Amino acid sequence: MVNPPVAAARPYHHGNLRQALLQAALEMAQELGPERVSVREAARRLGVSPAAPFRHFPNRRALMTALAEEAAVRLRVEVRRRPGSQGGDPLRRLRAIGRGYLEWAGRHAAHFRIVSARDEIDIAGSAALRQEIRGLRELTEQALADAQATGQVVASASVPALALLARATVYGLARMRLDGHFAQWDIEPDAVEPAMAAALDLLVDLMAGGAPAGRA
Amino acid sequence: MVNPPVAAARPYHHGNLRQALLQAALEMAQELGPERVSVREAARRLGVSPAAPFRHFPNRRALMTALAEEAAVRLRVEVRRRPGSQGGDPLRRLRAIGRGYLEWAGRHAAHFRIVSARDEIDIAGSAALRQEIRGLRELTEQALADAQATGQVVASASVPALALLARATVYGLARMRLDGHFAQWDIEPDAVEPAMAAALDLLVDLMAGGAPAGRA
DNA sequence: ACCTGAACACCGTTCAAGT
DNA sequence: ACCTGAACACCGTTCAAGT
Repeated sequence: MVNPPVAAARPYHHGNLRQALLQAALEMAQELGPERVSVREAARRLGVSPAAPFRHFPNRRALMTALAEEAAVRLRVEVRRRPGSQGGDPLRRLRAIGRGYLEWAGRHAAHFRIVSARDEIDIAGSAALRQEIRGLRELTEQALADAQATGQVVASASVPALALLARATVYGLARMRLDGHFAQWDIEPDAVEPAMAAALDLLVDLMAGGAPAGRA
Repeated sequence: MVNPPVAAARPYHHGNLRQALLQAALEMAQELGPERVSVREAARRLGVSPAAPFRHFPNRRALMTALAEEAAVRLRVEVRRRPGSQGGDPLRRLRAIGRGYLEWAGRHAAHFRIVSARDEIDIAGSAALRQEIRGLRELTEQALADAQATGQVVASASVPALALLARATVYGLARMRLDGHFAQWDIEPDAVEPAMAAALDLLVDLMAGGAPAGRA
């Protein structure tokens, strides 16, 4: 007579449709790319009517933006978790942040594509998303400020200017891979990750004053 | 009895439908963004049947790729035309190439979005497109090689490594603007162009060995 | 050689109605 | 509170048939 003790017995029909939709959308993004995620198809996969998703998201864009917010949180967590990113030698911290970003973007290509798919999501309308972008920026600026204080980075440029350059480089590398540009750079698939890491190291070396700085 | 002397009298119905489709698609991309370009709507605007475009392009993606090829040619022409990009002081050449790229991307946002919309186009399948990307790369590498030869750029890194870093930076800056990231950098709209130029100058300065190099 | 008309299998979104 | 069923106005693409 009692209900079965296990909560969340029935999968979707009711239950957490919102979360199930996010997961189905992520799976479709992984299979077909974010631009091919279809609300109708997600509903179909979950066995609900085509109209059901619109009880949880006002439109397709809102669904994709929610997915991007999840992805951004994971990216930040991944970067923060990376050894060396939280303290210690500022140059090492700088490299750790950049590599953490690049590796995450490579390992979770679907998530990264969603986060940076401005056509599919609503960055301006998502406080959470703006917050994540800003968080990474602050982490970078702190490392640069510390590095300038210890004389490890040239003082001829301001911290915001250096941070913007670093951000553009990392974002540019990640997007080049995403957008399939590396084939035009005579870089074999296996050599892409090392080439990106080398470009990042080169930037840090240049910021440190030219010659290769000691790497931890 | 003779045909009217002016060629291309009738606008589209027959005539150059292919070219007309490209133009209509570009206009739609400017109005709504590349992802909202619709083959059907383009046909409608030109007064032809929904099936007509498929005589000229095998599918929507091929239309968008053809548009991207046009855009890439214009980008290269613009960069080559830029004063200082063709010879003379190598560092000045480097800056001219980068600025030419960034300014074109800003001034022709729709075209740039199409060129870099990997979801919409087929880079791998377009020799023309790959060719344009490569052309800009070679221009950059030549400038860097010359700069190393005259001792204006540090010798501690290889030309391809330096070129990749430069490319990632410029592409990253252009995409950050496109993807609406600058709002998270506390940069007012009016200050975006100068900030991008400053980031580029900073990179060149760092490549030149740290201190601000003399700028022509 | 180029285009039309009609069709097919999809979309996102709305809305009255059901539980 | 959450979901269904049916509808609306769209898509890209195919294909026989027309000129």
